[in-house]
Amino acid sequence: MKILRPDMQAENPTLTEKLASAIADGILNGALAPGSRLDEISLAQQHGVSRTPVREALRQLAMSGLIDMRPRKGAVVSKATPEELESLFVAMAEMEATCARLAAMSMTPIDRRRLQARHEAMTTLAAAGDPDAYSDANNAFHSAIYAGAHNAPLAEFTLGLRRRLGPFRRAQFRMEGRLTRSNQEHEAVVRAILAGDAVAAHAAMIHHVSLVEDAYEAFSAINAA
Amino acid sequence: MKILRPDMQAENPTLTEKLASAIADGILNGALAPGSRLDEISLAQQHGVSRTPVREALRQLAMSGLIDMRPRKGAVVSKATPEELESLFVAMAEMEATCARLAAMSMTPIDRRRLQARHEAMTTLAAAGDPDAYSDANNAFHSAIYAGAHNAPLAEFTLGLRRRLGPFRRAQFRMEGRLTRSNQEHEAVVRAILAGDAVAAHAAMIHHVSLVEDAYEAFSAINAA
DNA sequence: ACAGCGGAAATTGCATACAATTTGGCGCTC
DNA sequence: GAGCGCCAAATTGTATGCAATTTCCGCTGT
Repeated sequence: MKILRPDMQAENPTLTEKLASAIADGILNGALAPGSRLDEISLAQQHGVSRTPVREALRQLAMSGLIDMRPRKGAVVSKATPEELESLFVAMAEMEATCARLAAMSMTPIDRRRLQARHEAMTTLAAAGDPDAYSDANNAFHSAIYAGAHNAPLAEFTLGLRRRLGPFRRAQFRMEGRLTRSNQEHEAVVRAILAGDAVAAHAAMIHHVSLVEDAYEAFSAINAA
Repeated sequence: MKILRPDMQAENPTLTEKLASAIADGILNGALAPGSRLDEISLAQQHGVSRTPVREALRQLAMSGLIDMRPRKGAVVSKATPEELESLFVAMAEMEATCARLAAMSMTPIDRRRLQARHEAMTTLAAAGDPDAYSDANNAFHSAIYAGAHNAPLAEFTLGLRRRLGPFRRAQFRMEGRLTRSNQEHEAVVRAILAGDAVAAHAAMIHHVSLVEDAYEAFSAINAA
């Protein structure tokens, strides 16, 4: 998974960047739980390097929001309070909607055709009821919309939000009926984008992503019980 | 000016963070022109420190988008191509509009009252025709709207975009008539937010910020001639 | 004159060493 | 027994040194 700004993980990655990717992966995988302390020496020993590249990697991750650093207090995996999580979900909904809005206005005919093809493939997956395959296709679907906005800063930020929320969304498609429900919502989004209807695309996407949040809340409530 | 993520520039700044602020200031002031090479040794000597904190500061700034780093090739001040600049202006318009939308929905009565007071004060400044005072008040006005969205991630990102575009917007209020024009647009934004009309707030803000871009283009065209 | 080609200088990447600050525990006092 | 201060260990912050890569300059050959 792409973790860093595109221009920073070229084909010739430095130790710092490989470390940043590795640590980010650990966080997104759940191997490093939110709140975990990120000890520089331990990380350095684990990866067989010195503290210098570890520190630089941590600094990058801190700016991306994945970890929190406080001077002389060390770094910890960002632990979102329920309020912060709520903010992140709202932010993501707004950003997804904004991207959908721009996509409706600026997608090329080819972009639109591809989006439609992607959506149709997902309809099949939803009917087959394969959560993992659907989840992967879902990521690609949303990424296609970010790209269709033709605006690098917005796409990058939105993708970052999606990544940060990944750990909290992982299991949503295992909820009963969520798959076909999600697919129906996508239908509305795709229709609006293909029609070039910016307002409808915005509204449909906000609706869709807000329901993702609801699904998360319902899911975590069940798991807590 | 606040440059870093809030939790990273505590009251006990490390050298790295002071450097990041200093370098960022230099860029935003224009002391470091876009495209300038940021030599680690020179920066270290200038600030009387070693290369280590310089490198860490550069990494932070790279993630913020203010500079570009390529492995083993060093860092340069981000030079936005005209296309990238256009993307940034569009992104900023969308983000400002999104914040305005959320502000219309979630500002408290106190927030609204303060926003109105700010706007009325700016009307006076516009009438007086003081570009510098108006520019400062304008920053505060927009920041108040970000804050009113009550969403830290969005507010932070929007502020970041505003900062990155600062160098290109600095002189806009010296354009003939831009001051009162800006104030009129603010009027529409404020009215929509106070009325809690999310759609109108979004539209009014997009309109306002898009005109800022137009003003910049007109201004730079004049200066190029 | 110009393209291609060493090779030295400059610059970045990483490791190690040291300084400064925080943290945890120990004994002491009340 | 609870709270407070103090010292030691752990951890972060910064400096310095060395290795690796890039850059730039002069050279050669056609």
